[in-house]
Amino acid sequence: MQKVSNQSVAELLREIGEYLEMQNIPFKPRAYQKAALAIEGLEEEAADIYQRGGIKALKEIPGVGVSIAEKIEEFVRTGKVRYYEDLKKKTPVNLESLSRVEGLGPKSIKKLYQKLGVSDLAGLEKAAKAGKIAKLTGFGEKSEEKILKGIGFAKSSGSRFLLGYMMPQIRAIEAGLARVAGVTKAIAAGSVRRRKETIGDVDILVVSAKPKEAMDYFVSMPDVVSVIAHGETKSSVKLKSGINVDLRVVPKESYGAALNYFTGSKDHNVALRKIAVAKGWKLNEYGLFSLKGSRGGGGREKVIAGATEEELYKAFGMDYIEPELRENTGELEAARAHQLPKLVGYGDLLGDLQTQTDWTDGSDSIEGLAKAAMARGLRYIAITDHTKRLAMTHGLDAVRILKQMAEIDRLNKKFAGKIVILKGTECDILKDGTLDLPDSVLAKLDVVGVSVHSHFNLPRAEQTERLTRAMANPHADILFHPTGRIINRRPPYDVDMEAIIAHAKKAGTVLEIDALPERLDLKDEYVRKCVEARVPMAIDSDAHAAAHFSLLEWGIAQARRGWATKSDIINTWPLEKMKKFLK
DNA sequence: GCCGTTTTCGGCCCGACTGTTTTCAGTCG
Repeated sequence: MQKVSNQSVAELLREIGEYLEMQNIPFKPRAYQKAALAIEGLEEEAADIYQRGGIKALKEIPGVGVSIAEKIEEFVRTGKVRYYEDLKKKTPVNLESLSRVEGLGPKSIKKLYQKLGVSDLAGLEKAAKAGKIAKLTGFGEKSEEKILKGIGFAKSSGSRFLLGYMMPQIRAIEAGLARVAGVTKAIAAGSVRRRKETIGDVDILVVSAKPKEAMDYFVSMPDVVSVIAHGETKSSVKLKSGINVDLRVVPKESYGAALNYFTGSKDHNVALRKIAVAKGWKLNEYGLFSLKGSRGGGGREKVIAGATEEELYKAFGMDYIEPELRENTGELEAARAHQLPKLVGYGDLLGDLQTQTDWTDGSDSIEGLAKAAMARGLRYIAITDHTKRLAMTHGLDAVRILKQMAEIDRLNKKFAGKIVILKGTECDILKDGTLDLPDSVLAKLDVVGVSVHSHFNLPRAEQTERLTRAMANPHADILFHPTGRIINRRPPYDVDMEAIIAHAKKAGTVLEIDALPERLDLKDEYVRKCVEARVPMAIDSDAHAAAHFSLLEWGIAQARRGWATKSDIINTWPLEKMKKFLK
């Protein structure tokens, strides 16, 4: 039995949903999409849940009922789902790649297949370049142009994986290796350790007294689909998810140097090596060496450091540099001057200021979210459901949000002393920069988040003006996912972020770091600009289910990559201080 | 296909925008 990852289960359900949409079947597509979203956010592997408790346990997942649970069962047991295969036979196309093209939905994909035989990106590009698409009824010059543009974007961004969603698999590999006899250390280095938002591959280092056993375990892991290399110190495999993973066994005395070398970034390493050379030293993956006396092949190299990263940086007269900072953007100089920031820690959040419940498009109740937040050690959360403009989510209008506020009052009494639930909103910013709820309602809320979900294509000046107008609302506390990008799927809307940051400072509006792995919005470079401009930020999970609080980790990682400290992040502050700061 | 303060059947998925049309289909959030 091959173990299936949550990502592959989610992808399967999502594709089933899209196939059903091709056939104009109502409601079901949405049910499959919701289930896919829930599976993606799980901490535990769905395959493990099934092994542990069968269909019954799978049904506990919100959005998963008998029918979907049975399909997951079939997928886990056989690696295939009959229902899906039958759907795919009718329209045998590469849905995953085609639907990454912006503006292409299931209906268009079906039409392009039936009329032009398009089944993948290459075929789509050929048809578009030949001008065949524009001639189809329902399409035209502009759609063809848009498709070509979309192909370009899908191509340029499709090959990297989202860290937050890959990490459970990576950690499972680390844990598996750590259990192999002789292994004393197992850690993923590279962009994974630097917590980049996307990763191209995974580099894992192992210290072991029995390297062969670690290698043998590694190449026979259940997710491995092909073994690219299988040697004594290095092996390389491709996993079912499509990602390549390398494993290197390094000697104990070189562990620090190897970890440093394979963590990178390349720019950081090059700069560090240059400093070493200037001192008459040599730095490589085996250690930091003094070359004095060895010139001309005479004397021996003397080891200066190598077993730990701490001693390595210390040898350079530097403070330890956190992996998230290693991009050669000033961290080496700061480390030497002992002026590195004390980064916000992975356990520092006291609250979460963006969560959605089953009042709109979330899958858990307010109470369910509050309990999950408590279990995570959070002291406060804001409930920020969508507003009516986002009709698809059944967004709240003034009447329903007042009802919700009463419900929150009731729950706050129930949970007194344990957690505080703040009344909030993710209020839509309309085209002209006004908000989707009246000021009289906004005034009653503790946390007013505002965000853009429409008109992504406004010209830069107009979009910037729209956002600044929204932020200037006397009740607007936080600008949620400020640039609107979806990694690998949609570029940010065209907006002058320098101006937005400057305006945030002036208007006293907080900018959000949305922790969803596909958003991570603000990105690191803007986080750093906020830190420099002293514009406070909030790290929010954007949770749509109780399990999503675990995603906060990726928002914290992003903040750290942007050099943020606790004082930069308002939801590391105690509740009273945080509330006082909001408008 | 899921779910339950409208509760085991029947409601949910609405509205704006775009590009194609001249009244509408498809996409997106």
